[in-house]
Amino acid sequence: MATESPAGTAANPRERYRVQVREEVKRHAWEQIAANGVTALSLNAIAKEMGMSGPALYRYFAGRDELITELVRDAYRSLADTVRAAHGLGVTVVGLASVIRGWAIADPQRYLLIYGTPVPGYHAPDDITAISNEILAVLLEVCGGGPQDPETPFEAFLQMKNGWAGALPAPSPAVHRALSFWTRTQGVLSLELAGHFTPMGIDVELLLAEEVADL
Amino acid sequence: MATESPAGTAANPRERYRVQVREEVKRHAWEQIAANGVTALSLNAIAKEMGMSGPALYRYFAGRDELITELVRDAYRSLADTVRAAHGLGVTVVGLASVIRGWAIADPQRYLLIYGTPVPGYHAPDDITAISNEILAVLLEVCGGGPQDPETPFEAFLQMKNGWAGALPAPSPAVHRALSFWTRTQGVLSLELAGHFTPMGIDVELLLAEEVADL
DNA sequence: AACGAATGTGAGAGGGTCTAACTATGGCGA
DNA sequence: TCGCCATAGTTAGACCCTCTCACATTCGTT
Repeated sequence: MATESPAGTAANPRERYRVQVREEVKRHAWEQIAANGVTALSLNAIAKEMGMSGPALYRYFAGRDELITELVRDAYRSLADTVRAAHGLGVTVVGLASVIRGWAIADPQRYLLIYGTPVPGYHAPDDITAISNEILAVLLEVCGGGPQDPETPFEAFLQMKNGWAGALPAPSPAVHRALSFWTRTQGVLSLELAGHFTPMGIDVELLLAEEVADL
Repeated sequence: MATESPAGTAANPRERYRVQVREEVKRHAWEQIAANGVTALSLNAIAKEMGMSGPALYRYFAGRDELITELVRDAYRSLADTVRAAHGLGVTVVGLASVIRGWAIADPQRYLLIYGTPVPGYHAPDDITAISNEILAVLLEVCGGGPQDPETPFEAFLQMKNGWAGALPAPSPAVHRALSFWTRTQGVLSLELAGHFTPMGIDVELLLAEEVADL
């Protein structure tokens, strides 16, 4: 534990090797997760796959939890980038929902690592919640426009608590639409990825599209 | 492994003791799950809490997975009963959503055991999917009434695949409403229970009510 | 060339699942 | 009432896991 490089890439060949190994560890970790879920993630197994013996990995990650936190961070980062890119291309709400679904389906366990069952005590570090807010901000932009004043009890509630901690800086109807977009997308995806639609053979893309179309 | 009692309670005092122990194991299991999530569930720890040593529990459950399956079954059963009871009291969609939310909040990990992150390979036994369908059936009744003919592309899709395996026996608009109800409720709840709303301090009850109000 | 930090090692503590062989207990039929 | 034997419980142990510690090695830097 020494010269943590300040920001970008490091000059130190030591440090360079370090990030390379960390990256390879994460690759193996994602493979394990994709195959068998987070619970099956094993530092030991990764070490053996990489040809080193057990405790060596603890030079690179303080423990299993830190590795997982890192993976969560990367997953959020990936989703935020995906969402932002789609927004940059001027996509509609329906299009955005489809993009998010595509991202989720590409690696269900990656999605579930973020939005699946959380460990009761766990609190994500601040920089991760920041990425989450970044995603919400894009949603707010996509759902922007429309009326300024609250039109439903929930929007009145949002208006009322405006200025409080955690309040989103946007007109309450837009916030409402963004939240609805988010919850509806999550609802469809979490059920689809958990396989609850499989026996009914539903066209999930179509269902999702209609769920968010009128937002 | 002998006289599996045919249906109801058993006369065998042996068998009676057996179900009593199984029940106590499950109580401890739920406590552990509520406290630390499924991953922390440990047969060993339960055995020690019950004053017996490790492998004794394997007389009662073939393994950790069978215990979990049993817990999943009980959770589904509990939710199905709750939903059916609410329906029996003639509740509206908004009321039903509230009841489901109450059930989920009462024990978040119980909800997440059903609708949270699934293990990739896992397939629930048939009797469990049957309970799931039971819940869906109540939803279909609550969402019944209204038009008979499809009014959207998704409803046309549902109509088209009517008669196929897994098709719900109801007019497509009702099926659509039931599915929307289900996905929207899931969306709000999965985000709430994962703590994604906490930093914003949202009135989730109100949000959920408005999400399902127009179904 | 040699110092010293970073890296990798094996041993081992402590936890988990689960199997196998052995002992003790208590319900049931004779 | 007595004894059989299925059932319940035990310990030992194989094999995972996470993670710590003391030690050996490597390699960039001075």
